[in-house]
Amino acid sequence: MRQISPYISVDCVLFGYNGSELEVLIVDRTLKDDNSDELIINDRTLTGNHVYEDETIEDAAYRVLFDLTGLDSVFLEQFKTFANPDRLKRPNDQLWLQRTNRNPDARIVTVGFYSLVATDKVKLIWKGRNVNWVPVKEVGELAFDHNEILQEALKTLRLRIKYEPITFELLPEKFTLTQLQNVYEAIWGIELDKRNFRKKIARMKYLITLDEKQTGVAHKPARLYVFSREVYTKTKKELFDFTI
Amino acid sequence: MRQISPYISVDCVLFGYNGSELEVLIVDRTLKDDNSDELIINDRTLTGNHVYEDETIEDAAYRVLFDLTGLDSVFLEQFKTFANPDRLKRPNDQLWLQRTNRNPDARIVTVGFYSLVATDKVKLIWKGRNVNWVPVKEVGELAFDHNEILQEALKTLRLRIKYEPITFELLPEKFTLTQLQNVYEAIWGIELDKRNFRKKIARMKYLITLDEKQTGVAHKPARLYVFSREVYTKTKKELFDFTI
DNA sequence: TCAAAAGTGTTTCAGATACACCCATGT
DNA sequence: ACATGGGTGTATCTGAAACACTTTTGA
Repeated sequence: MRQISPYISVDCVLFGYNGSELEVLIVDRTLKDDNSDELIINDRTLTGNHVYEDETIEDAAYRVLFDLTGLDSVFLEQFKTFANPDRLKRPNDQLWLQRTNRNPDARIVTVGFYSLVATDKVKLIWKGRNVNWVPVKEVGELAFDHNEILQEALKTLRLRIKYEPITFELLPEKFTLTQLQNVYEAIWGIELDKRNFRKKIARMKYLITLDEKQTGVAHKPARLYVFSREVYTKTKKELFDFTI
Repeated sequence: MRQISPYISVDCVLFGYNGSELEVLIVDRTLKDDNSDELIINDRTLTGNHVYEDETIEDAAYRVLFDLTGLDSVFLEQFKTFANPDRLKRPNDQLWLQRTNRNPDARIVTVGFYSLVATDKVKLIWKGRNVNWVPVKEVGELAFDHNEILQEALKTLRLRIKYEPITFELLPEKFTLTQLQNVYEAIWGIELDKRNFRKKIARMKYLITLDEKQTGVAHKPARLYVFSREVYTKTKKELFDFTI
């Protein structure tokens, strides 16, 4: 029996893209009163879990994602660690810890990871809990310190896509340039000029044009593209270009 | 008596700048054999410490730095967490943990912070251990996983100075443009063109030109500048400019 | 034939790059 | 007087921004 670390957890901010908005995976947290069957907790959290004593935190995060999505090669990156001694001290959180057989007084350090998947790749099941994609803009109050974790993940994502071609992770394997542009727009919450966007994209050698086109759309079908990690790895500059 | 968390530590990568090279603070780790007085451990580490149970990790990192430097308002930023189950399992590290009354089998998660100070501001004392500034290029093998921690800190620093005016933290309050340029060069390990550097700097409103000049130098004395955090905060763009 | 998104080129402006000489000071 | 680093301007190129029309498909 693998030993669980009572002090270390990971939380995964799983971002998805549904074709128009940036979404995040949110799970419902409900608890019924033993006698009355009344809901005494009914709120929402990100996904996370404790880490096994002999497991790296990266593996733990992959495990959470695999349990959740069945996917085993998603993009995953650590972004920040949350360890405030009060982070689990709100009444509902204390109650939840008690009822799930954990020590509510323990100080749990959680390492935040964020992940990117195409929303439609994911079938949602997680430990019998109700799991939903929620547009980032519509996420209300979350349990624990999960609103803070989400905001930090978003901040990291917004910065990271400036340097690294990871936006593809939010799209199907074959995608159109408009879809790609929409991903940037959804993450940054701004609009980009189509022609300028395409000029910039044209410089990225790792975006491979396919001989295929969209089908079944009621307008001129768009060309499809794929991301070539191989070309990217070969051509990427040493870390980034140095200009102050 | 404050309770120490046996599972959470912070490690601080304290960067300094000596006028020509980027340096990092390194402490000697020595252990004598009880009988023979022979050194059985004689290697080097970064600075770090355990966290108190009621203390935030940021406060713990500030505490480490304060103990080390007497400075209480240094730049400090969390950059990554290291939690590999094997990270403290090398023989010297196991021995060290035993001799310093810690459980060598415990899994210790360490949160990495990096800090920036002007080297000459710091008087070096730390728990009776020998502390030295070492040029980053000349740091040899370190104990624990500290080489990895240092490399990650450096990577973060190299990226961060592209977005945020934190290079000033490595200089005296009043500095010359050449010193500032040298800081960028030292961190990135490249050379920059003097005239182009100054043109770029001229656009940064938060760099205030003083009416003072260098004294005691055997050449045309340079003008002195200060960084104005106030102007920076007022004029900085929302997070960063959005271009893909 | 209409609605919808795809796809495309030019002009203007800002910033990046490359490059060489005179100036003020201490010794 | 000389050695040392300070300080400055211009020309060229590359990328960013602004902007409108034709094309292809399904309904």
